[in-house]
Amino acid sequence: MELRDNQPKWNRRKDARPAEIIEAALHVFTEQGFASAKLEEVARRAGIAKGTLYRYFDTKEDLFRAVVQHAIAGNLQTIEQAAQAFQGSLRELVPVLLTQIAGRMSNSRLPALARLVIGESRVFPDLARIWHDNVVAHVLRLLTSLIAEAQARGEVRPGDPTAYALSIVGPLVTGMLFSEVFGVAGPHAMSLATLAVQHAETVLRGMLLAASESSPKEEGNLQEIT
Amino acid sequence: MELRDNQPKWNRRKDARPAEIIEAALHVFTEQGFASAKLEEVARRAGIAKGTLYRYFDTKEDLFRAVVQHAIAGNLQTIEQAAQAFQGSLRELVPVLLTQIAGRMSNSRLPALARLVIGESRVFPDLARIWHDNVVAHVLRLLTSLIAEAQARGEVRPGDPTAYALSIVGPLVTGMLFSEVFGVAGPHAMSLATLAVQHAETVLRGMLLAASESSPKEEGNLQEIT
DNA sequence: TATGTAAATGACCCAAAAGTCATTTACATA
DNA sequence: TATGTAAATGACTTTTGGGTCATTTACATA
Repeated sequence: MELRDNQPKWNRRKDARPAEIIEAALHVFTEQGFASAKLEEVARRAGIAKGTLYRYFDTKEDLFRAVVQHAIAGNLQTIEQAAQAFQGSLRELVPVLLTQIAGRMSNSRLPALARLVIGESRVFPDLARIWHDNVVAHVLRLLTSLIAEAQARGEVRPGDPTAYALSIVGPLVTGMLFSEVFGVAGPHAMSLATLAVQHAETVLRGMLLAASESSPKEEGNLQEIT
Repeated sequence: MELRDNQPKWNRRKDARPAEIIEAALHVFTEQGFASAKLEEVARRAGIAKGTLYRYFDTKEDLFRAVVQHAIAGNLQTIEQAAQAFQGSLRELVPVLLTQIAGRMSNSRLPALARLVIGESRVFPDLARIWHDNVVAHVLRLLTSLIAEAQARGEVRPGDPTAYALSIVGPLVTGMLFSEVFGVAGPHAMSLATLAVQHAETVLRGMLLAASESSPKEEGNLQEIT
């Protein structure tokens, strides 16, 4: 009955494991939530036995934290890069920013992660805080200071810069959440790209002082990010 | 040792129980999430024994569904009432609408419920659907048709009415979620009322065709709702 | 090729909490 | 006041899945 080759039943892959486990756990956690996720399934997805998990993560909680922090770190540098590229007036900045956000939302697991963090934020307030400090506050601070500068230059009407920042990104955040929670099958399955373009126009017209009144000729400059 | 009066150890309250249980469960579920919530604690809060729960709800899941549906039904009639009162142009409507929403968000358990539904929407997609159909789609459909009518009257610029609707409510929804998830202690602890007033101005200026250019004299017209 | 070590396994243990049910007790009715 | 019934109880059972550990086995080293 023993038709086995002398292939090993398993391999020693000490340093490849953590990343693979985190990847598998990201899938399972985003799909089922923290409590419903079974470590048995995480292990299966990672191609290892359950016991092996515990060589790399002490508890289910530890694994969860690692998953969220890893995912945030991944998006963090993207934000940094985008921050560098920020040049020019709000007039040209906002459409590009929103379109990029829309593109990123569509093909990344960031919305799923957001839903996960929101859902677990009562049980893991520290993760909500990390998410806030590294992603939300980061972006908001950047936007807010850009707006304040533009106000100083006389480009933007008086008003609270933070509120303006929410006026800019709020609709996209909401649209992302809706499509994540209610699915694309919902009656309001509106393309985030369309929303981004139209809202950029709308909010800019509302914020800017009547000086730059150039309507955008081209409207298909969203960049897909893999 | 038996110093007891002849007070009954418990009362028969067949029809008062369900509402009390649902109320207690709403607290526990919104505070801990579905999985972490203990029926023992729900029972304690409701002033009954755990076994009694099962005379009114077959499973924990059933109780959870009842909680969400009950809460939605409560908000539903509020929405209906508001829909009736909708008169006049968008110019006067939007500030009132946003201010009312801001007020309602601040002193109701709706944000907590929203977080709960979002968090459990993977495990209970049917509840997400109910929430969507009765709350989100309802409000969005109402707003969208108002916008379309205003466009037909030549008040609002051309564009997708649904996208405009998201431009209007998105920032407040986002602000609500942020304060719910990250707490008021966050560095962006912006008053929803302030956001409502400023964003109403901004988004209206962006949407309306240059005809109604009346800047608001008074700016303190937010109504607190108890 | 022999051998030490540590990566990997999976059967097992056990705590926690959902769910059950025989018993108790309020109270409506006669 | 006696009595039937069903509301309420809480000790008990069951299930589930996180966490453990003695054992197996890959593989680096000599």
